[in-house]
Amino acid sequence: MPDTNATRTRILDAAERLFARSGYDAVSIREIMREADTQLGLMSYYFASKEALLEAVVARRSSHLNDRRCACLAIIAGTAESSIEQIVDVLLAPFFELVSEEGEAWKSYAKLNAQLAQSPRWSGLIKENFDDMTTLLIDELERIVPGVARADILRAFVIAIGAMLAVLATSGRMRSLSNGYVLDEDFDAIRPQLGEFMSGGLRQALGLSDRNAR
Amino acid sequence: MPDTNATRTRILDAAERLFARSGYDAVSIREIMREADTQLGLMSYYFASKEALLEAVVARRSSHLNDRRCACLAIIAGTAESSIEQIVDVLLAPFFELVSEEGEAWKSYAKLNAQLAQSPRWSGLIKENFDDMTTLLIDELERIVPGVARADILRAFVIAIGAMLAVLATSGRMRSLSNGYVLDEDFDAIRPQLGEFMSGGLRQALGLSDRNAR
DNA sequence: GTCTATAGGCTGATAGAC
DNA sequence: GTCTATCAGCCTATAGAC
Repeated sequence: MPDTNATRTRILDAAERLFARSGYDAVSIREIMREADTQLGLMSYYFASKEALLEAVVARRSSHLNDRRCACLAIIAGTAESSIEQIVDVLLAPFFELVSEEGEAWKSYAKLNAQLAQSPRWSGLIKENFDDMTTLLIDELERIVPGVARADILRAFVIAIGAMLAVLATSGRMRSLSNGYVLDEDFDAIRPQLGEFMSGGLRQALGLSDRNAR
Repeated sequence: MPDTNATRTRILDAAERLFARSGYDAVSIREIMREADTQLGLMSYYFASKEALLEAVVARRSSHLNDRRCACLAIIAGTAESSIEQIVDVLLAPFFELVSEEGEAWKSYAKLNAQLAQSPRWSGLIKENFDDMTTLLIDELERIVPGVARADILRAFVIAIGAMLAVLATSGRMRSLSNGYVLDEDFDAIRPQLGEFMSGGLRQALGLSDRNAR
């Protein structure tokens, strides 16, 4: 039973929301505590520092997401039915389910991770929380695409993750380019295209020109 | 003859380098002026504010890059030889040429843009500098992929740009996942995979399953 | 666990000498 | 154009009352 403490949870929620919206450096502890409706000093009581607060925000949800993804992977891993589409879906399905179930919080969490994953400054934090899961997926991809160099598989998969994170970042670029008609936050419309894009991109980057190739 | 003033240019170079490395908010004007080997007060003399300095950094190179991309697009636009691969190459070729010609500065510039393009906070700045060029590319893509809804083309293309920007961000994720063997900065190795990924992703996201389809 | 007060330092921006 | 000095405000983090 994590986070039985209501104040601590409110601080984590507020930090997640504000870090996602404006970025780690642009948000002050004061703003976070105001959003959490608490006193400034309580940040140090629950978390040692602003950076430790960020780490707690990321860690809070990563294990749950990784558990769901591992469960998805376990169904296909090592079987003859495994495919590029299904490996992509191990990344996408659990996340989009959580967005439908619990809504805005997971959107903020994803948006924050998209920012952190882009900068070498936080690569240690991202590594700790996601590299185990990602390595399992790359292993499975390597299994079903024999004969392709590990380095090429790794590069292609990191590009695929980058495409996913670019969507989760909801930058406003779609809105801008469409004069307001296409919304970056409309995950229901974007998700199928993202899945197709990641699968098609991986297949071609790995030199599997036939759509029906595993 | 832009930037005949040496000090102004040094400030722009320093800001570009530091903003790219650490992010806009994490860099102080003092650090930039120290890196530029000048005095603090000169920032206000040449640029009105820190934000205006950022805008100047982006604008300095965007017109040159857009000119090169427009020249590439002009060769194929409206012709029967136009293809998804070539449209992707309009994005990639000019940039990677500039990296080979002038090296680190364009890498920093790209890394900075990758950060700015991810946040709604800077969507106005990105729009001003890149939306005209991007719209031309989407128009050409729409021409060679008839029957696909504009909104779907736009979404797919923004995802493709996201994949490109994720590479240009050089997050360190490849290095981390490979225990140091695959380097995010090794553009020579990544570029062909990125091109294949973007083309294959676009083709599948747009529902063109046949590789030889235009 | 909660709240107030404050330390010590850095921030963006400006005024004015040269 | 360059440089120094400085303002007013905000920052993270902590100490200590309750």
